[in-house]
Amino acid sequence: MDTKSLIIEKATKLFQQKGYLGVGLSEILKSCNVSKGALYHHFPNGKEELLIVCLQSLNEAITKDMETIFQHHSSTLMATQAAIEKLADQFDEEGKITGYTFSSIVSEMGALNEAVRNACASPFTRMQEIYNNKLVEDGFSNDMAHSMALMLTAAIEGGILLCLTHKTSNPLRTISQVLPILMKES
Amino acid sequence: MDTKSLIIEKATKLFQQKGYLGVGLSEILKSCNVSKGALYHHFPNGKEELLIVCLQSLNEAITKDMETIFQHHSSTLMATQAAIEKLADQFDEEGKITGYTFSSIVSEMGALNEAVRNACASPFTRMQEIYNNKLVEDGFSNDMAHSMALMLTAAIEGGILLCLTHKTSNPLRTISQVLPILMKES
DNA sequence: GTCTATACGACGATAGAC
DNA sequence: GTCTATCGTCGTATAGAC
Repeated sequence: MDTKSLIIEKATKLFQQKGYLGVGLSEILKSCNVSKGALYHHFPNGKEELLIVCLQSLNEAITKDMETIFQHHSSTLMATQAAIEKLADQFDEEGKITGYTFSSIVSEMGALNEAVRNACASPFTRMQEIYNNKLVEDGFSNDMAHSMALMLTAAIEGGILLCLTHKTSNPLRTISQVLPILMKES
Repeated sequence: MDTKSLIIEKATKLFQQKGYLGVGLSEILKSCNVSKGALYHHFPNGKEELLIVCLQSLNEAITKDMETIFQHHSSTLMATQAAIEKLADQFDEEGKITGYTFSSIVSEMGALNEAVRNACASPFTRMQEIYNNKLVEDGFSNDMAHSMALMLTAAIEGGILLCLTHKTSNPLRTISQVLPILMKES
């Protein structure tokens, strides 16, 4: 793999785990065995440019993964539960969550700028679209699908936060169990 | 007001808005018109001790506020919707959310330590208890109440995240509209 | 109890050799 | 394209005067 891709890959995971401000360039570089010179060659605008590229890369990876999951399950409910289970399992095994989440970055946003905010917004929007389309397939009205897609996005992000806080995957698993109520035909 | 309380008050809001790492001691001090000497007199263990005290203070403030709201509304649904509306209104007026949330701090947690994690966990737990008790009053089973209390906590924290990302209070308001489905008698 | 001055390290970023 | 060496700034924390 080329140096640039390696930096993006390692930096993305570190940003997700520790947040933008929580990771120093030196830590990223060390994890790649690369020097500052190389990093600034590929990302002339430094750390912020790297972050934005990482968010875009994350955007594509998540979209791809979610689309695959949603193609292989017949309903939104089952697909969402599969996605949540994947997150919860990862948390149990690795003690961290790197899939489907930018929370650590977004929540620092008050200290960051507009370009970063936009880079965070787009993956959230795409996830919601995936939920939305599947919910319409399920037979929900457009309005209803829109509202529920947002609710799902919020609940999962919030659930991740609770998992991190309480150091257990239970919150995500409980949310998964509650979903049938939300998606029951009204 | 005494110096110590002033520091706690100002620091709490700054931590909520910009995250722990996003706020420097100098910024806190400047907003209080106080000097480093004073801060280290009241908080000998520095920034981390200050953060933990802020989290505890936030814990009490939020619990008090939520309990009041929940006493003045007849059902969990109405109380929760009132609480969400309060958050959304604040966001429209001030462009920031300082109530009921520690997300900015929690999400940096990968870069922080155990003492901080515990200080974050307790307010989440207390909020869930408030939901839980009211849901049992509403007639839900203990199991159901527990699950739904967690879902509410997660959805609201996630909703706040989405509001910050998209710079609009719509996500929280949409979640509020969806709640009746969740709380419908089954 | 509050102040100023300062120590010391980590940070992001740059310069120039190879 | 990658390296090392270095700069300037800002971070937290401390020392000592008042």
